[in-house]
Amino acid sequence: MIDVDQVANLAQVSRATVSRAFTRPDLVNTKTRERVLEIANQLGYQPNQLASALRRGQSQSIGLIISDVLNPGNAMLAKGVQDAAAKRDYTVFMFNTDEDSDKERKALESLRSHMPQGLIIMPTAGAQENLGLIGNLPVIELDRASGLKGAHTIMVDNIDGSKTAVQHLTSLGHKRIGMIAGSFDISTAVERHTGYKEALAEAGITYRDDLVQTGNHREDGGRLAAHNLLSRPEGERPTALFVGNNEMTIGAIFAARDLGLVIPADLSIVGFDDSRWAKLLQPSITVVAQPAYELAYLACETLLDRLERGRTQKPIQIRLATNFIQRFSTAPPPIQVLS
Amino acid sequence: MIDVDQVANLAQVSRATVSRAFTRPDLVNTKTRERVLEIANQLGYQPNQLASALRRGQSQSIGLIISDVLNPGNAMLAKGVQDAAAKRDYTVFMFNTDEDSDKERKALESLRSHMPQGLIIMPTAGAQENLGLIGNLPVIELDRASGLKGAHTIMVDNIDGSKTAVQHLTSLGHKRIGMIAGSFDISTAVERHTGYKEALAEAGITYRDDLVQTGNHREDGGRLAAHNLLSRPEGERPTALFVGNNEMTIGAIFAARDLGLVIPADLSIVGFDDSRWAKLLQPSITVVAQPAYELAYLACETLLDRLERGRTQKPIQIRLATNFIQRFSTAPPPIQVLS
DNA sequence: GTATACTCTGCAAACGATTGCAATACAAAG
DNA sequence: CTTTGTATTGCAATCGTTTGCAGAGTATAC
Repeated sequence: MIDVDQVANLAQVSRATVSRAFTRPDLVNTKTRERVLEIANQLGYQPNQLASALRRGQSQSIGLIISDVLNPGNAMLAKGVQDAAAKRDYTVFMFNTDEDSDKERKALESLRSHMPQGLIIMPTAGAQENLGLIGNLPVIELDRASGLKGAHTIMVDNIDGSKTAVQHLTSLGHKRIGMIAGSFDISTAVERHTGYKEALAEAGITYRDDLVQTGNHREDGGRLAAHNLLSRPEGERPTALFVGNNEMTIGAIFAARDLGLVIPADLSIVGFDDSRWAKLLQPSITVVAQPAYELAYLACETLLDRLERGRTQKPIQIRLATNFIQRFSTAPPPIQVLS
Repeated sequence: MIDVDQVANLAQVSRATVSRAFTRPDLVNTKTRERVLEIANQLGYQPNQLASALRRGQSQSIGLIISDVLNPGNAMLAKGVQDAAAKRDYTVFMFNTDEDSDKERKALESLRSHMPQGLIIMPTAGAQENLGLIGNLPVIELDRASGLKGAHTIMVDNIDGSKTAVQHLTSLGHKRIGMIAGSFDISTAVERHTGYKEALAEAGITYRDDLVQTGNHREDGGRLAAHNLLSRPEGERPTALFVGNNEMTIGAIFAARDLGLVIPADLSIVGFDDSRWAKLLQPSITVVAQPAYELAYLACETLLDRLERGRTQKPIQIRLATNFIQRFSTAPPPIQVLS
């Protein structure tokens, strides 16, 4: 690989001048600068980021830790961060935790040694501890909160989103509305559950613990939870289901099919997170959509601003609104034979 | 951040010894080594990858360039590569090209300055040129071939996969089988088209150019192409469609719905690439599934082996078999009223 | 002509690790 | 006692940049 000295020699200047031609162009005479850049270009010279980062203490890279790229919502987050980073010439180190705290810790260790300038993380349940590892690196928590005091967070308004979803169900006349929630050590799961409770309260429906199941955020968890709720006798079975994330919604749909329930005639379903299949299914699924790309893009921009313009005083805490999309998986509850 | 010298001081040894305790443990006395590691651990010392990489000329990282993480197939590739890399303590720099040669070039430039030790790439149409930029970095082409002579490639057997798919259709009795192919400057598109032609030939069906449309690999392209093929009069319209990738398959399904065609009664569809929604749709879609995760995992392992065990002589060229999954989107052609 | 300011450039010391070479200590062999 | 070998450690150069400081050159003001 070709280095500063080679350019310097050919351009008949010192390597300092070459370096400055790139990093502080205003400090070098126009003619010299042009000559240097011309030659650098001919030679295909590009400053070595490693050396540069080492010397300046800035690596021009950030870390991104998400749960699982295979989840389309997460993939969207990844894309948003990457696009925002690329636009400002930052590189992204991406890691997946699969919701496993251990993997998260390893990712953080691995990341640390690469000296990123900041971190965007979708924290696992164990993040409070793990985040201690990385010292005082600027961090933005994306999509959920680890619970660390003073953390910077960029999330959606989960409570409001859930509330809207459940209000939609109550306004259709549903009384027995089940919820499949995520694990309660994740902030979003708690918030979405709160929204659910609030909407019920507003509609004058008594909250029933037995209509809430927690799942593992994956398809199998959703399916199992839905089976539990839906296999009750007809008069006891929920007539609507609010599901806390996209993967579990798939599980719930499979469960409904297993039990021969027709959506939306026998069962209404609202999911959290929009996705490809939600639009494509027949009936298409009513969902609370999250502006995932915008969320991630914004998170990255915010982080980079903070890096470049200096630390902010107060913690940044942004909430973006969700978007309720009504499709065809919801309808009034089936007419009940009075018992 | 804490460095070698601090550890060295506390451990009463030179920094060389500390370094060796980590990198060449056999060269340092057991007692000293233990003391050093103990202290390093207490201090939370971790060698600075940047400095280490600069000195040794090995960054312990690789590049990954894919088309678009939002495509679940690509996300799977990303996961496979990342998992394999993580297992061997390599870090991955990931970039998306969105099939845009310019973005690919930028990604390569950006990557180059980070001195990765190798690259796994899903090449765009302009890759032949772009790859010139990165000198003689070990590269593995994933999923498709750029066409560079002597390149290392790890792909699926597209011809065979397509052939099986189309044979399935011919054996059901279809005679007018349309294909929505990808852009022919991408190797996979060409190969899948070849498989299609071969299967037709074997079945004694004359290949007709007008039954083949090329799309842009995205949903809208697939929809448009399918519209063109399906809006012909009934006796002229293909009774089956073979679609070259997952996104375009979605488009084709929408087009069929637009035109009021019932799958599989009026139209059989086989797609390339399995996906969430293919399983979930009713009817579920018959597909040629690719072992994307395995493909990517293997690519990464192969690359790392090559890095560690030295360059190989011959180009590596691996083909993995596809997996034909018959579901419910295919059936015999509708009975035609003779004209 | 001298003082002052300003522009441009180069020297050389960092950044934090790794590693060839040499030095030391000690044991074994002659 | 000398020689040879082995195990362990330290010195100092090195990777490719960046940057504080100082020097050289030129212009402007007095």
